[in-house]
Amino acid sequence: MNPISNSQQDTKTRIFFTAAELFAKKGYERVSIREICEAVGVGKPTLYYYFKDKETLLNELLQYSKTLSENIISEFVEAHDNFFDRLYGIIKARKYFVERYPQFIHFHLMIHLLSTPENVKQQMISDLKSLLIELANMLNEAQEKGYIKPEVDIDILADVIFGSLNQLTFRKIFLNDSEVFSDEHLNKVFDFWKKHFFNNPCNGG
Amino acid sequence: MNPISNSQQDTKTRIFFTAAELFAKKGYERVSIREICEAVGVGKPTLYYYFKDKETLLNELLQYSKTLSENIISEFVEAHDNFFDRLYGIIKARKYFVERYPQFIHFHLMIHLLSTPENVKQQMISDLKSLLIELANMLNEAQEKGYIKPEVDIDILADVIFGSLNQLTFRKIFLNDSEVFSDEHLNKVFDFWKKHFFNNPCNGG
Amino acid sequence: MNPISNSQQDTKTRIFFTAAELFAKKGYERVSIREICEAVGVGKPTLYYYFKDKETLLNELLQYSKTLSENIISEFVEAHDNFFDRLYGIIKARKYFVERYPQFIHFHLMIHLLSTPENVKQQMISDLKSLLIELANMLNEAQEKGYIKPEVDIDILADVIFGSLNQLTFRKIFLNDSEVFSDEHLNKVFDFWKKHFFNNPCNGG
Amino acid sequence: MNPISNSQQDTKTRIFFTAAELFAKKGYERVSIREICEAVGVGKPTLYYYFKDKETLLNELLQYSKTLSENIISEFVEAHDNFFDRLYGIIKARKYFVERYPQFIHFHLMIHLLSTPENVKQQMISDLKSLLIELANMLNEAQEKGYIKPEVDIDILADVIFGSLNQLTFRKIFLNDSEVFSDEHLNKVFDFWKKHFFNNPCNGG
DNA sequence: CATGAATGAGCTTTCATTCAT
DNA sequence: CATGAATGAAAGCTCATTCAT
Repeated sequence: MNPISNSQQDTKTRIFFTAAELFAKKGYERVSIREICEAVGVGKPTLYYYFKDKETLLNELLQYSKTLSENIISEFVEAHDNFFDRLYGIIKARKYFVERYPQFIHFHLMIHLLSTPENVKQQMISDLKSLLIELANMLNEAQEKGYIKPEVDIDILADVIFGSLNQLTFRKIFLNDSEVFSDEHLNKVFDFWKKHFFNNPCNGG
Repeated sequence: MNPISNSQQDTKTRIFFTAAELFAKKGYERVSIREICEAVGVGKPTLYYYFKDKETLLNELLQYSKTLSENIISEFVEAHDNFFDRLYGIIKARKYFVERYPQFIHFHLMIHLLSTPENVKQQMISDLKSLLIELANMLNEAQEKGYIKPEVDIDILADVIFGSLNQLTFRKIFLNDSEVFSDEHLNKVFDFWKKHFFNNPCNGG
Repeated sequence: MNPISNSQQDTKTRIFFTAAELFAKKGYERVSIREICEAVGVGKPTLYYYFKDKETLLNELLQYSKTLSENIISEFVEAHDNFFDRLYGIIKARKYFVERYPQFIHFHLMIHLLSTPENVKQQMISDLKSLLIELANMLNEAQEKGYIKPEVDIDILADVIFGSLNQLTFRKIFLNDSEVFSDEHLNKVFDFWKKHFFNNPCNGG
Repeated sequence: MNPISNSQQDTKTRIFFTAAELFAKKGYERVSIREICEAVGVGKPTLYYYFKDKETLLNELLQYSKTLSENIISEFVEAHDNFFDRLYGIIKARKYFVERYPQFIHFHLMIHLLSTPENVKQQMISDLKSLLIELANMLNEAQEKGYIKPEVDIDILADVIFGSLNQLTFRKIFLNDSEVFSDEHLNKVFDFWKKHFFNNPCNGG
């Protein structure tokens, strides 16, 4: 906080973010410690002073990305009571995350693709599953309140919603379709969801 | 097949599939040439006799996977005339591919994550886009024939359908949700699509 | 000893003895400064405050071991007048040293094996030689007094006596023959010496 | 053997002996792989082609030195039947070894001093012990045949003989006393042994 | 077609050491 | 007297690749 004395914090943080960027750009394996250090402007032992080894650096990065996404979700989704607001919050949260931290989308995928330590991989899987479950819970509540017809299979609906969001993300990140996260397009998607999946019980219908 | 040229073909094929397996299991970067050669039981120069370098090996693997998926789609989708049969064919094709060649799902993603040569990456992107476009074309035709209400945005529908399919794939491959590609569950998904996105114009709709 | 200056003295002494132990256990080269510091519980600069560098630490250790062994010899040998008492004192001194400071046996050998600064090595050599010479002097005196037959070559006798003592030491330290320094066995050795190398002029024999 | 095709053998052998020399001169730890390679004139991977790692190189060196010393002993000692010839053979064998392979004396000591893998260390210890036992057996036989008085403790005698030999070795190798292995001096030592420890039963004495 | 031998460049990691505080 | 942070140099080792045969 003190702009004078935070030079120590600075170094760790700078390593942290530089590594994140490089990993996202080139893949974990293809980024060497030397490369990170040169980009940060420190010697290799300095990096090892802060991080036990390369894997620890990766793990801390992942932990950080998880915290980030949790914070964003709590801000955009959990702050709302109304079902549609929460649903729209999910879209907004994703937009925010994708535009702000595109590197971390890479991480989440890399974890599964690269030979990551099994425990880290399992952690990621359970995190992802609990996200899906949270969405399903939200939809279940909505179904009880009449937003969703009783005969609809909530698990499949959750997959469809999550899947279409991921599809947008994929197009943005990997296919470079820049406009898929424009407010205009997201509103269209949200309208599509509302029209095809939901009623508005307040409107009697 | 030709029993005479077998032994030579054999070696290349064995290298080919062994590498595919190792790449899928450990990631491209983490598999060394030595490792492949030891698994196959040949010397390193032998591998270099068949493949110019490691990247060429990867490229040939990708080319192979593309051909595979094209063949599967033509078999499962293009063989049908009726819209719903074709749509269900897409599901069946994906099921077939996921269950038969799970390694290649990894490849397709790796291409985007690892520092692949730009031309290869662009090739993959254009392949993917043309797949999406084909789906959109199919849906457009269906809309003209009355399967889809005129006011529906076809691009978004395509994303939702593709996205939910990818979501199943992701759950199967990375989250180990083994039953998502059971016939029963796929039928549920297909019913969900039919109920929420389509009419049957023949039935007076 | 001075209770006031204790804490400062303490740290240096603790570094000193911890290093001695680690060097003896793992060899000079295989012990890192970090290792010593962690074992002592101080930061690296603290060690460098007390010792200019790693080699200085080693040198001080050696100086200390030399002083130790000199003190022990003066206590066990030079305190006696009678030849046999002095000879037996040599055995007792060795026993005391081996059992009390086994690490320092390692040091003395390491000096010769590892690339020690030449001056240190020379110092060690001259120390050792003067030890041998002292023994020879003692034997010479004994010969004059009739303890040893006139025709015996004193240098060779000194080697044999010193050598058999070193052999015991070697077996104890490196071969883990624990009983070679038992009083019983040492007495047998002393008897062997007396019977094979010496007369007792007082007994007229 | 074929001077043309032994270039491959050559490289391994050259690494082998260069490493031996460097280890003896500077100690195992202080010699780097790069150093060995530069001295041999090959790249590092070449060394690793022949030796799995640095420790394997050390182990093979030790195995080699053991074979050497066994061959020498069998040549100088076991070739003789007569006790005194065998005993003198021990001296000659030591002389031969010390003068021909002084490096390997260092090795034998280093094994105990440096943090060598425990199994290697144990191997050395058992090798040494069996050497001592062989000497004791020889002396026991000699005692039965009347070369040694019945009341003499053979184990102690073995220690004294071995110890005086080691003392000579030590003086030669570490104290640079060049003349201790001259034939003249060795004969004096042998005479000392004969006079103080043995009878000649043939002479009735 | 396949092999043993070799290479240059690079890897992750640790060393002994020193700065400013 | 002690600390956290940083450094240049070097360690052991492995990589993808290529000779000659």
